[in-house]
Amino acid sequence: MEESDVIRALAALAHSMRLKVFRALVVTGPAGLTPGALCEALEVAPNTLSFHLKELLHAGLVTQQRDGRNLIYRASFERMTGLLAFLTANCCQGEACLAAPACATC
Amino acid sequence: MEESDVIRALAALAHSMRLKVFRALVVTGPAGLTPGALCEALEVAPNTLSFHLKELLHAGLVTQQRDGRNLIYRASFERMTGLLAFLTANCCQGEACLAAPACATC
DNA sequence: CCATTATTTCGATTATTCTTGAATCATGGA
DNA sequence: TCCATGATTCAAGAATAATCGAAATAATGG
Repeated sequence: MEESDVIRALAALAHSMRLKVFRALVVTGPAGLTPGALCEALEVAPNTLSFHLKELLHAGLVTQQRDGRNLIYRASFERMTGLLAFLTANCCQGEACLAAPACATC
Repeated sequence: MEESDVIRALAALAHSMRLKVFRALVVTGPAGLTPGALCEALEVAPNTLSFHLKELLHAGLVTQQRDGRNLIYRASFERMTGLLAFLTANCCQGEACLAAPACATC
Protein backbone atom coordinates (compact mmCIF):
# COMPACT_ATOMS: atom_id res chain seq x y z
CA MET A 1 0.00 0.00 0.00
CA GLU A 2 1.45 3.34 -1.09
CA GLU A 3 1.70 6.27 1.29
CA SER A 4 -0.72 8.26 -0.85
CA ASP A 5 -3.27 5.45 -0.56
CA VAL A 6 -2.82 5.38 3.19
CA ILE A 7 -3.40 9.11 3.44
CA ARG A 8 -6.47 8.90 1.28
CA ALA A 9 -7.88 6.13 3.45
CA LEU A 10 -7.10 7.95 6.69
CA ALA A 11 -8.60 11.18 5.39
CA ALA A 12 -11.71 9.30 4.32
CA LEU A 13 -12.15 7.87 7.81
CA ALA A 14 -11.35 11.15 9.55
CA HIS A 15 -14.89 12.45 9.30
CA SER A 16 -17.73 11.79 11.68
CA MET A 17 -20.27 10.62 9.16
CA ARG A 18 -17.87 8.59 7.07
CA LEU A 19 -16.51 6.87 10.15
CA LYS A 20 -20.07 6.01 11.19
CA VAL A 21 -20.82 4.69 7.72
CA PHE A 22 -17.65 2.63 7.66
CA ARG A 23 -18.23 1.27 11.15
CA ALA A 24 -21.79 0.31 10.20
CA LEU A 25 -20.46 -1.59 7.19
CA VAL A 26 -17.71 -3.23 9.26
CA VAL A 27 -20.21 -4.40 11.86
CA THR A 28 -22.64 -5.62 9.21
CA GLY A 29 -19.97 -7.65 7.49
CA PRO A 30 -20.22 -9.43 4.11
CA ALA A 31 -23.95 -8.82 3.70
CA GLY A 32 -23.37 -5.11 3.21
CA LEU A 33 -25.89 -2.28 3.28
CA THR A 34 -27.73 -0.15 0.73
CA PRO A 35 -27.51 3.67 0.74
CA GLY A 36 -31.17 3.72 1.70
CA ALA A 37 -30.55 1.61 4.77
CA LEU A 38 -27.61 3.79 5.75
CA CYS A 39 -29.66 6.96 5.22
CA GLU A 40 -32.28 5.68 7.59
CA ALA A 41 -29.84 4.36 10.18
CA LEU A 42 -27.70 7.48 10.26
CA GLU A 43 -30.41 10.06 9.56
CA VAL A 44 -28.63 11.77 6.73
CA ALA A 45 -29.76 13.21 3.41
CA PRO A 46 -29.25 10.91 0.42
CA ASN A 47 -27.02 13.31 -1.48
CA THR A 48 -24.81 13.92 1.53
CA LEU A 49 -24.48 10.18 2.11
CA SER A 50 -23.70 9.63 -1.53
CA PHE A 51 -20.91 12.19 -1.38
CA HIS A 52 -19.33 10.45 1.58
CA LEU A 53 -19.79 6.95 0.16
CA LYS A 54 -17.96 8.12 -2.94
CA GLU A 55 -15.08 9.28 -0.78
CA LEU A 56 -14.90 5.91 0.94
CA LEU A 57 -15.18 4.13 -2.39
CA HIS A 58 -12.45 6.26 -3.92
CA ALA A 59 -10.25 5.48 -0.93
CA GLY A 60 -10.83 1.78 -1.52
CA LEU A 61 -12.35 1.29 1.91
CA VAL A 62 -15.69 0.11 0.61
CA THR A 63 -16.88 -1.77 -2.44
CA GLN A 64 -19.99 -1.14 -4.50
CA GLN A 65 -22.23 -3.66 -6.23
CA ARG A 66 -25.50 -3.13 -8.01
CA ASP A 67 -28.45 -5.31 -7.11
CA GLY A 68 -31.52 -4.33 -9.09
CA ARG A 69 -32.33 -0.73 -8.32
CA ASN A 70 -30.30 -0.86 -5.14
CA LEU A 71 -26.59 -0.59 -4.61
CA ILE A 72 -24.85 -2.67 -1.97
CA TYR A 73 -21.87 -1.24 -0.16
CA ARG A 74 -19.47 -3.41 1.82
CA ALA A 75 -16.41 -2.63 3.93
CA SER A 76 -13.16 -3.75 2.32
CA PHE A 77 -11.43 -5.74 5.03
CA GLU A 78 -8.44 -6.24 2.79
CA ARG A 79 -7.95 -2.50 2.54
CA MET A 80 -8.47 -1.99 6.22
CA THR A 81 -5.89 -4.60 7.22
CA GLY A 82 -3.46 -3.06 4.74
CA LEU A 83 -3.99 0.27 6.43
CA LEU A 84 -3.44 -1.15 9.91
CA ALA A 85 -0.32 -2.95 8.72
CA PHE A 86 1.15 0.25 7.30
CA LEU A 87 0.73 2.13 10.56
CA THR A 88 2.57 -0.47 12.59
CA ALA A 89 5.15 -1.73 10.07
CA ASN A 90 8.73 -1.80 11.31
CA CYS A 91 7.74 -0.42 14.66
CA CYS A 92 10.46 -0.11 17.27
CA GLN A 93 13.05 -1.27 14.74
CA GLY A 94 12.05 -4.87 15.32
CA GLU A 95 12.38 -4.69 19.10
CA ALA A 96 9.55 -6.00 21.24
CA CYS A 97 6.76 -3.47 21.47
CA LEU A 98 3.30 -3.07 22.87
CA ALA A 99 1.35 -3.27 19.62
CA ALA A 100 -1.67 -5.48 20.20
CA PRO A 101 -3.69 -7.52 17.70
CA ALA A 102 -6.08 -5.41 15.66
CA CYS A 103 -9.29 -7.36 15.95
CA ALA A 104 -10.12 -8.24 19.53
CA THR A 105 -13.41 -9.96 18.77
CA CYS A 106 -12.42 -12.18 15.85
CA MET B 1 -11.63 5.69 23.01
CA GLU B 2 -14.36 8.11 22.01
CA GLU B 3 -15.40 8.60 18.41
CA SER B 4 -14.24 12.21 18.53
CA ASP B 5 -10.79 11.06 19.68
CA VAL B 6 -10.65 8.54 16.85
CA ILE B 7 -11.53 11.20 14.31
CA ARG B 8 -8.94 13.55 15.69
CA ALA B 9 -6.29 10.85 15.50
CA LEU B 10 -7.24 9.83 11.97
CA ALA B 11 -7.28 13.44 10.81
CA ALA B 12 -3.87 13.98 12.36
CA LEU B 13 -2.44 11.03 10.45
CA ALA B 14 -4.17 11.94 7.19
CA HIS B 15 -1.46 14.34 6.12
CA SER B 16 1.71 13.50 4.28
CA MET B 17 4.14 15.20 6.61
CA ARG B 18 2.42 14.16 9.81
CA LEU B 19 2.25 10.57 8.64
CA LYS B 20 5.97 10.69 7.87
CA VAL B 21 6.68 12.16 11.29
CA PHE B 22 4.56 9.57 13.02
CA ARG B 23 6.08 6.70 11.06
CA ALA B 24 9.56 7.97 11.89
CA LEU B 25 8.65 7.98 15.58
CA VAL B 26 7.04 4.54 15.35
CA VAL B 27 10.13 3.08 13.69
CA THR B 28 12.45 4.77 16.17
CA GLY B 29 10.53 3.39 19.11
CA PRO B 30 10.96 4.32 22.79
CA ALA B 31 14.11 6.40 22.23
CA GLY B 32 12.10 9.07 20.45
CA LEU B 33 13.33 11.96 18.31
CA THR B 34 13.85 15.70 18.74
CA PRO B 35 12.22 18.25 16.44
CA GLY B 36 15.69 19.12 15.19
CA ALA B 37 16.35 15.53 14.14
CA LEU B 38 12.97 15.36 12.44
CA CYS B 39 13.58 18.67 10.68
CA GLU B 40 16.79 17.33 9.24
CA ALA B 41 15.40 13.93 8.31
CA LEU B 42 12.26 15.25 6.66
CA GLU B 43 13.66 18.51 5.29
CA VAL B 44 11.00 20.75 6.71
CA ALA B 45 11.04 24.20 8.29
CA PRO B 46 11.06 24.20 12.12
CA ASN B 47 7.86 26.18 12.46
CA THR B 48 6.00 23.96 10.00
CA LEU B 49 7.19 20.85 11.83
CA SER B 50 6.18 22.36 15.13
CA PHE B 51 2.69 23.00 13.81
CA HIS B 52 2.30 19.39 12.78
CA LEU B 53 3.83 17.99 15.95
CA LYS B 54 1.29 19.99 17.89
CA GLU B 55 -1.48 18.39 15.88
CA LEU B 56 -0.14 14.91 16.63
CA LEU B 57 0.31 15.81 20.29
CA HIS B 58 -3.19 17.19 20.54
CA ALA B 59 -4.49 13.98 18.97
CA GLY B 60 -2.63 12.00 21.63
CA LEU B 61 -0.60 10.12 19.05
CA VAL B 62 2.73 11.38 20.33
CA THR B 63 4.12 12.37 23.70
CA GLN B 64 6.44 15.24 24.50
CA GLN B 65 9.20 15.38 27.11
CA ARG B 66 11.80 18.05 27.71
CA ASP B 67 15.42 17.02 27.92
CA GLY B 68 17.63 20.07 28.48
CA ARG B 69 17.17 22.42 25.58
CA ASN B 70 15.73 19.67 23.42
CA LEU B 71 12.28 18.18 23.35
CA ILE B 72 11.82 14.47 22.78
CA TYR B 73 8.78 13.24 20.92
CA ARG B 74 7.69 9.62 21.01
CA ALA B 75 4.89 7.71 19.32
CA SER B 76 2.12 6.69 21.69
CA PHE B 77 1.68 2.99 21.04
CA GLU B 78 -1.17 2.88 23.48
CA ARG B 79 -3.10 5.44 21.46
CA MET B 80 -2.29 3.71 18.23
CA THR B 81 -3.53 0.34 19.38
CA GLY B 82 -6.67 2.00 20.71
CA LEU B 83 -7.23 3.46 17.28
CA LEU B 84 -6.72 0.13 15.53
CA ALA B 85 -9.04 -1.57 17.99
CA PHE B 86 -11.80 0.96 17.33
CA LEU B 87 -11.68 0.42 13.59
CA THR B 88 -12.11 -3.33 13.85
CA ALA B 89 -14.32 -3.63 16.93
CA ASN B 90 -17.41 -5.81 16.51
CA CYS B 91 -16.57 -6.53 12.91
CA CYS B 92 -18.83 -8.95 11.06
CA GLN B 93 -21.12 -9.19 14.08
CA GLY B 94 -18.75 -11.66 15.69
CA GLU B 95 -18.60 -13.98 12.67
CA ALA B 96 -15.20 -15.11 11.45
CA CYS B 97 -13.54 -12.45 9.35
CA LEU B 98 -10.35 -11.71 7.55
CA ALA B 99 -8.96 -9.10 9.94
CA ALA B 100 -5.27 -9.82 10.45
CA PRO B 101 -3.00 -8.96 13.38
CA ALA B 102 -1.91 -5.33 13.37
CA CYS B 103 1.80 -5.62 13.83
CA ALA B 104 3.39 -8.11 11.48
CA THR B 105 6.96 -7.56 12.65
CA CYS B 106 6.53 -7.66 16.41
C1' DC C 1 23.32 38.72 32.59
C1' DC C 2 24.09 38.06 27.69
C1' DA C 3 24.54 35.36 23.50
C1' DT C 4 23.27 31.24 21.34
C1' DT C 5 20.60 27.35 20.12
C1' DA C 6 16.18 24.94 20.09
C1' DT C 7 11.55 25.26 19.51
C1' DT C 8 7.09 27.32 19.49
C1' DT C 9 3.48 30.95 18.61
C1' DC C 10 1.21 34.50 15.91
C1' DG C 11 -1.09 36.51 11.83
C1' DA C 12 -2.28 36.77 7.09
C1' DT C 13 -2.87 34.45 2.82
C1' DT C 14 -4.01 30.58 0.11
C1' DA C 15 -5.98 26.12 -0.65
C1' DT C 16 -9.04 22.45 0.49
C1' DT C 17 -13.08 20.33 2.15
C1' DC C 18 -18.07 20.29 3.67
C1' DT C 19 -22.79 21.32 3.02
C1' DT C 20 -27.06 22.19 0.62
C1' DG C 21 -30.61 22.35 -2.96
C1' DA C 22 -31.82 21.35 -7.55
C1' DA C 23 -31.18 18.54 -11.37
C1' DT C 24 -29.94 14.08 -13.48
C1' DC C 25 -29.26 9.03 -14.15
C1' DA C 26 -30.69 4.03 -13.66
C1' DT C 27 -33.88 0.42 -12.84
C1' DG C 28 -38.27 -2.06 -12.54
C1' DG C 29 -43.19 -2.20 -13.05
C1' DA C 30 -47.91 -0.55 -14.96
C1' DT D 1 -43.63 4.26 -23.13
C1' DC D 2 -44.41 6.52 -18.79
C1' DC D 3 -43.99 6.76 -13.99
C1' DA D 4 -42.09 5.96 -9.35
C1' DT D 5 -38.17 4.86 -6.65
C1' DG D 6 -33.30 4.56 -5.41
C1' DA D 7 -29.20 6.85 -5.87
C1' DT D 8 -25.83 10.08 -7.83
C1' DT D 9 -24.03 14.50 -9.76
C1' DC D 10 -23.42 19.43 -10.11
C1' DA D 11 -22.57 24.16 -8.58
C1' DA D 12 -22.47 27.67 -4.97
C1' DG D 13 -21.25 29.45 -0.77
C1' DA D 14 -19.51 28.52 4.06
C1' DA D 15 -16.28 26.47 7.02
C1' DT D 16 -11.84 24.50 7.98
C1' DA D 17 -7.00 23.49 7.34
C1' DA D 18 -2.20 24.37 5.44
C1' DT D 19 1.68 27.42 4.50
C1' DC D 20 5.09 30.88 5.35
C1' DG D 21 7.55 34.77 7.43
C1' DA D 22 8.39 37.16 11.55
C1' DA D 23 8.51 37.40 16.37
C1' DA D 24 8.49 35.26 20.95
C1' DT D 25 9.66 31.82 24.57
C1' DA D 26 12.79 28.36 26.90
C1' DA D 27 17.13 26.56 28.38
C1' DT D 28 22.21 26.36 28.45
C1' DG D 29 27.01 27.94 28.73
C1' DG D 30 30.24 31.72 29.11
